[in-house]
Amino acid sequence: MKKKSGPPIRETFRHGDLRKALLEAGLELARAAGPHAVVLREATRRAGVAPNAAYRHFVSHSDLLQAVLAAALASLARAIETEIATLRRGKSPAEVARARLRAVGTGYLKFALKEPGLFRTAFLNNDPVEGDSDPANAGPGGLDPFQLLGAALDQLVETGVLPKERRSGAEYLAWSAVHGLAFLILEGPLGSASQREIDNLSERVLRMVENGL
Amino acid sequence: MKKKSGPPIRETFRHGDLRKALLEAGLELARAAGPHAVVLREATRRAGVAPNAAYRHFVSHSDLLQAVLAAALASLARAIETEIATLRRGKSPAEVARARLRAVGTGYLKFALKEPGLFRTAFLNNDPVEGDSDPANAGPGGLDPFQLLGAALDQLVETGVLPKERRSGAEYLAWSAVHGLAFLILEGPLGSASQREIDNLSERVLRMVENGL
DNA sequence: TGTACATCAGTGAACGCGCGTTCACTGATGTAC
DNA sequence: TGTACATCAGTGAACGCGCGTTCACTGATGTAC
Repeated sequence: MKKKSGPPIRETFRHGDLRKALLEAGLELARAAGPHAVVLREATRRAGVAPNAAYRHFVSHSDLLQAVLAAALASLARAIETEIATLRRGKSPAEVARARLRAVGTGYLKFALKEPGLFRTAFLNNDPVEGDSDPANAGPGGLDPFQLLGAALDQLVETGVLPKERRSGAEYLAWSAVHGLAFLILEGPLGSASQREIDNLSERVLRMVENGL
Repeated sequence: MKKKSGPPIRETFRHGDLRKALLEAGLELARAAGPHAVVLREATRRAGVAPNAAYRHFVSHSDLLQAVLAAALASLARAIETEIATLRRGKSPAEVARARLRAVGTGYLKFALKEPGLFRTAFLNNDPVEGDSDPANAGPGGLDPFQLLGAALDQLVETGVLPKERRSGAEYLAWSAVHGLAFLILEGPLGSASQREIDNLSERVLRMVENGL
């Protein structure tokens, strides 16, 4: 795979890992300007390759886009896992469970604010998330964002914080509130809100979820 | 403006009201397939006119799109007003105020489900909604959707249901939850949910807002 | 009431653009002997 | 260890497409006299 020869523009005739390079270029494009910016020709340009070379690795433009989307979802899952990992231990199980649900929400919101392009890309999908659990959408822990939320809710039930009969569909209540806030900030009227205002509203939305579930 | 002459393709050389025709064609396109489908050339085609004729009435494609967006927002405002208008009277002022907030949410969700293309178009905007109050965004009552929500919340404060100190920013909490649910249904994992499930979740989201505010 | 004229809404043709995709190809690579 | 060869990742050129936009124009209209 390596060559000792020197400075010709590319080390080998073959690219090495063009699929990965195209995927990463696609992710950069999505990161910078959202899903509509994921342009096949631009990805090949960034990879230093002819446009049609992409067809050795992706069936079509939309195939590339789906791969970028899955990577964006996995990236969101990673952000949530990171937030969960910062939690301190030692409290009561119920408190731990509460804190965990909160961390899922916080991680979600932080990711939306920090990576708006990827965030938008992750939710291009019209597919049901319910049972599919494509590992490409998962973070290092093996769960996708939806499953991370579900696990946090399960823990709330186990520790007696959330009555069993309210568990069903609770994902969607929590997700609605948090996603809605992310939307209002990214695309809506809260676009020009200050960080303080955003923090304040995030706090209140998370509290609303806790109280309202 | 009228001619008595018969069957030549167009009655007059001039169109009559091309601006309106283009706007309505744009709305149809948005209704059918969302904001990205609002294509200037297609709008002129539907109006039976050469592509460049549009430039007598709109500065550019994005000027047309903005006009469509404003009309979509006004349409949403109208849907909310309609929902408010169905409310019965005779209850206590506090109950009326509660019912009104609920009607804002219900109208919002109904519109999102019934007119997904227009709904998506209405929220293309990155502009702050805060103080602008463009009358083009308003319904027949003269209020845009954001103002309708604000008025409902004000009434909750006046009737003593919502403590004054929680009024500030309450728009965003309510809006987050309801918009998030609309999103999950339109673009997310709830796309394949049944009407019953949707009604059930809508009910629970609205209750979460009431309890959580 | 009739005529001359300025206006300006819509025409017809063309532009450059970047896109996704297809075609026949080439030549570095890894493998079989 | 050396040579012949099949593979297949990437090349170079080209396609058709629909888009937004610009240009010089034309002729129905409403207005001034």
